Amino acid sequence: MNHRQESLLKAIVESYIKTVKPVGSKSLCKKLNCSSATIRNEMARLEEAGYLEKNHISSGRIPSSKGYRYYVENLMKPKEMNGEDVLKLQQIFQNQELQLSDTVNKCVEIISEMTNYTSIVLGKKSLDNNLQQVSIIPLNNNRIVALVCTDHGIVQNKQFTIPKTISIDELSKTCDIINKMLSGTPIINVASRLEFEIKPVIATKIKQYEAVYEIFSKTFHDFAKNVHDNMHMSGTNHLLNAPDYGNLEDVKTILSKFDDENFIKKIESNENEEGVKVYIGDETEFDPNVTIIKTSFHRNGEDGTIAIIGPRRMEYAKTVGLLTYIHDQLNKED
Amino acid sequence: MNHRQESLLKAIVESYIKTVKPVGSKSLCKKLNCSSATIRNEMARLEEAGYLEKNHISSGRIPSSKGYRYYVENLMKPKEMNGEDVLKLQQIFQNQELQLSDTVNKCVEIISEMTNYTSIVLGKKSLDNNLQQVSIIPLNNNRIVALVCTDHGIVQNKQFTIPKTISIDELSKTCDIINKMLSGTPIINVASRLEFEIKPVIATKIKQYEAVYEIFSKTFHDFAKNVHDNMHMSGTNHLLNAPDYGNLEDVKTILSKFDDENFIKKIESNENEEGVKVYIGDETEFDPNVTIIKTSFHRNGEDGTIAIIGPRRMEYAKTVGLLTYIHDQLNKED
DNA sequence: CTTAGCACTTGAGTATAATATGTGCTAGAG
DNA sequence: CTCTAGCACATATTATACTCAAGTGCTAAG
Repeated sequence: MNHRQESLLKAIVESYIKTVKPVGSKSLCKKLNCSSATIRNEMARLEEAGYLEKNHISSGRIPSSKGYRYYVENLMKPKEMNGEDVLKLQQIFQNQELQLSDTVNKCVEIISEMTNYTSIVLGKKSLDNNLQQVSIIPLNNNRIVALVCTDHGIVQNKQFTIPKTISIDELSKTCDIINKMLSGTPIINVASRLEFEIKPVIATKIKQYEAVYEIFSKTFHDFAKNVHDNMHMSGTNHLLNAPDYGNLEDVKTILSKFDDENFIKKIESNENEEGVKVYIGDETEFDPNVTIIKTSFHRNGEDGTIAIIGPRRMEYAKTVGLLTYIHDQLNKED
Repeated sequence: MNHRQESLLKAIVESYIKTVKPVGSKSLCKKLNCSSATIRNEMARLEEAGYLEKNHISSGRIPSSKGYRYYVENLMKPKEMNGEDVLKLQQIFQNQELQLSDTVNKCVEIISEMTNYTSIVLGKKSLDNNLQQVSIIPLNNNRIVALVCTDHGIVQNKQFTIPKTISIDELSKTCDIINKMLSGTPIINVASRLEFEIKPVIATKIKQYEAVYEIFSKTFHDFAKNVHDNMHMSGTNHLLNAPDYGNLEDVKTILSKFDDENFIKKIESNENEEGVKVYIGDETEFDPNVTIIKTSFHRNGEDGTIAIIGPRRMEYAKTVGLLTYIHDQLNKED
C-alpha cells in the first residue's frame, strides 16, 4: 500500500468513525490535495484489495474489518488520555480502602461512562494462590462454617450441617493437621493432597473420618469451582444508542449473547497475552458486528480481564489509549 | 360496576394481554351475548370511569392502569403453575448443596425464562443476625485477614496491612475478648458496643489499642455497609422484545433506569409486606410504562426481594401464580 | 497519471390514494 | 327504559408514484 492509499484509508476510517456516514470521494479532496476522480480510482483499488466496502453500488465507502485492522496496526496512534479522565481514575486506583474487585468494578463503570461502550470485568482467583489456612466455626444446631484462606488473603466459606456422630473437636483436629501438612500448597493441588496425604492420616485418628474428609473435600471443591468469583458489566444499553445498527434485530442479537452461557469464555483472554489486544468483527468470535478491546491484569492473587465491547466503528485511538493506561496502572507493583 | 361491566373489563384486559391490539366492540359480541352497539355504550361508560383508554378517537379500547388494577384485585384468578415448571423449580429448591444466594439466583434465571420478563433478586443480610465469632488469619508481609461470622453462618472478611508495632498476639487477644463479650450481639449493635465496651477494656491491655480498635471497627463497618451483598438480574433484554413499546425510546428509557443508582431502592420492598404485591404503571415509582410484581423472603439470616418487571400489559394471572409459589417455597421452614 | 464531465444507481423523503378498523350517534324495536 | 341496526366520520396502515441529493464508474482529454 503506497503512502497516498494509507492516507486515504486513514481519512476514511476516521471520518466514518466520527460521522457514521459512508464517505464520499468529494469530501476528501482538500485533505488529500487531489480531485475526486483520483480519489475514486484509489478507492476502487482499496476496495478490490478488501480494505473498503460499499453498501450499494452508488454509495460512499465504509471500512471493512480488514480496513479497520490495517488502521489499528499501521495508521492509528493511541490517544493520550485527557487530564480530567486521568484524575477520575487516579481517585479509584489510589483509594487504599478498596479491595481489588471493587477497584476494577468501579473502573469498568467509569470506562463505560467515558467511552459510551459496554465494559466488562472478569475476575478469578489466580492459580498462584497457596493455601494459608483452613478453619472451622461452629454455629447452632449442628451446623458449622468451613473456611479456606489463601496466602493472598482470599477467603471462601461453606456451610454444613454435620451429623451428630462428628464432634467439633475432631473437625478442629483435622484443621490443625491440614494446616500443618498443606499450608503453602498451591491451591490447585490441595484437593489431591487432601485425598492422598490427609485422608490416610486422619483415618487412624478419627472414627468418622470419611464424613470429615467429605466436608473439607467439598469446601475445596467449591473453592476451585468458584474461580470466577467476579463478573461485572456496565453500560450494556450503550449499544442500543449506537447509530451503527439501523437494524434493531442486530442489537438484540448482540444483547442476547450477553446472557449466553459461554459468553464469559468468549470474552476471557485465552492466551497469556500481554498489553492491549484488539479484536474486530469476526475476530471476536462473539459477534461479527462488534469490536472487542481487552487487556488482562494480575494482582494480589487475582487474575482478570477487562474488555470493552462496541461497534466495529469503535473509537480505536481513544479506547486503546484508555485501556493501555488502565492496564499499566493495574499491573503496577503494589 | 355491574356484572356485565366486569365481564367486559375482564374480556378486554385478557384480550389485550394476549394480542397487544386495541380491543374493538365487535370482537366481544359473542362472548357477552349482545350487539356491538351495546358494548360500545358500556365501553363509553367504563372509559368515563377511567378503566379504559383510547389511542385515538376511533380506535379500540385498551385498559388503563386503573383498569388493570381493578382486574388484578377483583377479576383475576392466579393461575396454577403447570407441572413442568413446578418440576424445574423443585429441582432447585431441593438441591441442598446450594447456598441461599445461589438458589435465588438460579430462581430468577428460571423465572425470566418462563415468563419472558426481566427478573431481579436483591439479597441482604438480615437484621436478625447475631455475632458468632471474629477471627484473624495472618498472611505474609504484615498483612492479615479479619473475619466476621454470624450465627447464621454469614461470613465477611477484610484484608489489612498492619503496622509493625502491632503484634499478631495482640490481635488474637482482642479477638478473644470480643468473642467472649459480644458473641450473640445483634450485628447492628456490634459497632457501638465495640467502641464503648471493648475499646476501654483493650486500652488497659494493649499498647497500640487505638490501631487495633480501628481494624475491627473497619471490619464491622464494612460488614454493615455491604448489606446488599447480592443483586442479580436476568432477562434484561426481554423488554426489547415486548411488542408494547412501539417507540424504541420508551424501552431505552426503562433500560437506562436499570443502571441508575437508586434503582435498587425503588425495587426493594420497603414495607414489611407479606405475600405477592403488584405495582402497575405509576404505582411502581420506577417507570409509568411497566408493572412490577414482587415478593420478599426471609431465610437463613438473609432477607431479600424477588421482583419481576414487565410491560403494564403483564400476564398477571400467570405471573402472580408463579411468584406466589416461589414465595411459599422460599419462606418455608428450613 | 490526473482531471472534468456525464450517465446511471440508490436511498430518503413526500404527497396521494385506497383500505380496514372501529367509534359515536340517531332512530326505531322490544 | 334497554337494546340494536345503520350510517357518517376519524384514524392508522399500506401501497404507489415521484422528486431530490449524494455518489459512483467510465470515458476522453490534458
